[in-house]
Formats: sequence, structure tokens, C-alpha cells
Amino acid sequence: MKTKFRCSCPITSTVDIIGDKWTLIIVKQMLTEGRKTFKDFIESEEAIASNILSSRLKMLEEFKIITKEKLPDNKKTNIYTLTNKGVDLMPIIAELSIWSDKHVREFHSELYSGEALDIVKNNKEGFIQKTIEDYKLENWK
Amino acid sequence: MKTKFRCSCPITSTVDIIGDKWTLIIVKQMLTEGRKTFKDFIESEEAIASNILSSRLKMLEEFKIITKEKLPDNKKTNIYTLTNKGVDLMPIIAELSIWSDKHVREFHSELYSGEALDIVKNNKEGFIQKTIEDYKLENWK
DNA sequence: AGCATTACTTGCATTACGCAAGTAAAATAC
DNA sequence: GTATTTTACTTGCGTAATGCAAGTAATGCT
Repeated sequence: MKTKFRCSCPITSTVDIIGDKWTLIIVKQMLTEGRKTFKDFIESEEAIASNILSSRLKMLEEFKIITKEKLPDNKKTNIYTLTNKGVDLMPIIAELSIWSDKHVREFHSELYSGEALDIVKNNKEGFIQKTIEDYKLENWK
Repeated sequence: MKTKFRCSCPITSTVDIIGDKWTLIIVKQMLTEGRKTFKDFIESEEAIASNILSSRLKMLEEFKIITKEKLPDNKKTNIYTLTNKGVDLMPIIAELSIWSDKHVREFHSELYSGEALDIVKNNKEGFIQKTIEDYKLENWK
């Protein structure tokens, strides 16, 4: 997986990295669903295939968006953790959810409506900061 | 091109629509580069292939993100215009540029640094609103 | 010791993307 | 008014990304 940048446009270059069907979904699952192991991701609602997951985790590590480590008392389970670069994707994820709530519902009536959506709509910046803070407290011990 | 939604998560559903290599690039070109015809997009720096462009424009029309029309004095050139749903993608695009400026530069040293980036960093909300306003004034006559 | 779990890899089918060429209709040039 | 160019595509084909099912190796659990 060698990412080639199409040009020098910052927007296009970000899409070159995270512009696929799975990368942001994995980051979302880490930030908002507490997933951190291979198994966690495999068992998610979106049902990513294990080969795709494997290649994406590798790519995310290469770009320093996540780190991979083992806990001292378990030599089997890998723990994937978002770096600062990774949690900084939260504003993008928040905007995706806002756009969805406003414009996707029309085409997808079963879209989830929950408390988190109301919070992000009423206090976007606060929600982003709190999600990041909570993630760090829980995972950056 | 039939978009199937993977699940009821708002974030995942937005990625189901715009999560590919080209969709957001086309929207960016409309909002920030003034492109509006097939030719405009073909001639862009990113150099999209004409068959991909064609299929994306169709998809964007189906999702009501853009409209297609002809000017009264020209029966050949189609004008593509962002709808309200389309311009509402601007916050996502702004966040992509911010993340890029902060975290992509490390891997892509030729990344463009321009006035627009400074503006978006200093006054994100203002920049988003002004870009949308300017687009509407120019294209929604 | 034996079974289950975790984190993968491998093989193959399908869908997305990239490149080159071709086409039809309208606009422009002569 | 005929010829050339322009615009907006489509078609064909090769490569890359994704999806699905099965297999594997090492660790942890009983």
C-alpha cells in the first residue's frame, strides 16, 4: 500500500490518505465506540473483512495515525491506539455526522438518531473536545 | 452506481456516499476553484478520467448534491451547480484542509501553503461561511 | 493436553478506477 | 454552407481495491 499524492492541494492530499470506504470508519470506531483490538473491529456493525482491516491498520500505523502495542500481561492481543494525529480527525468525523443528519436521512430512513447527534448539533466544538478528552483519558494511560 | 448503506450509523452512511477518491474533490473544485463544466473538471490539476467524472456527476445528481442545466444561449455546455446540500459539504472540506496542514506536511513536503490556509486556521467558521456565500452569489443567480 | 481465541494470511470473485480511443452534437472558422 | 474544433460524453480493456470464505500459527484457557 503506497499512497501517491495526486497534487499539492491539501484537501486532495488528505483524501489521498483517508478517502476510502474504511479508514475513517475504523477511526470512528476507536474514538466513539471504544474499539481497540483486531477482534473489536471485526465484530463491529459495519463488518469489515479481516484482510482489509489488516491492510488498513498497517497503513494507519505507517502514517502515524495509530500505534500498535501489546499489554504486559498478554502476548497475543494487540492494542491499537490513536495518536494525536489520529484524534485530530474527530472534527472531520463530527462534520460527517452533521451532514448526515441534515441530508442523508432523505435517502436512508433508518439512520440512527441519538443523543450524541443532538449534542454535536448544539455544541459541536464542545462535543469534539470532550470526545477527544475522554478518549485520551481512557487510552493514553 | 447503486449506493448501499452498510448500517444505520450517520458517519458511516456519509462515507458510503462521499467516501471515495473523487467525490469530494469535485465538490472542492466547484466551491473553491469555480469549476462548473465537464471541461473545467477534466482540465483540473487532479486530472480525473472522463468516465469516472461522468459517473460521479450522475451520482451527485441522484443524491441532489448538484444540479445540471444548460444556459439559454448554449445548447451544448452543461453547467453543474451545487445545491444547498452540496455547499453544506464545505465544513468537511475545511476540516480536511486543516488536518492536512497540521499532519500531512510530514509526508508530503510540496503541500501548497497559501493565504486561504491561514484564513481557515484563524477564522474557520468565517471562512466556511464566506466561501458558501461567495459561491451562491456567483452561481445561484 | 486439548480446545478456544486472537490476529492474522491466502485465494479467488467482484467492483472501482485509470488510460486510450471513439462518437455525436453543437459551436466556431473559413 | 462546409470544415474544423469543442464539449460532453461512451466504450473497451487492464490494473487496483474490496468482499468472501477458508486456513494458519501462536497464545490463553480449562
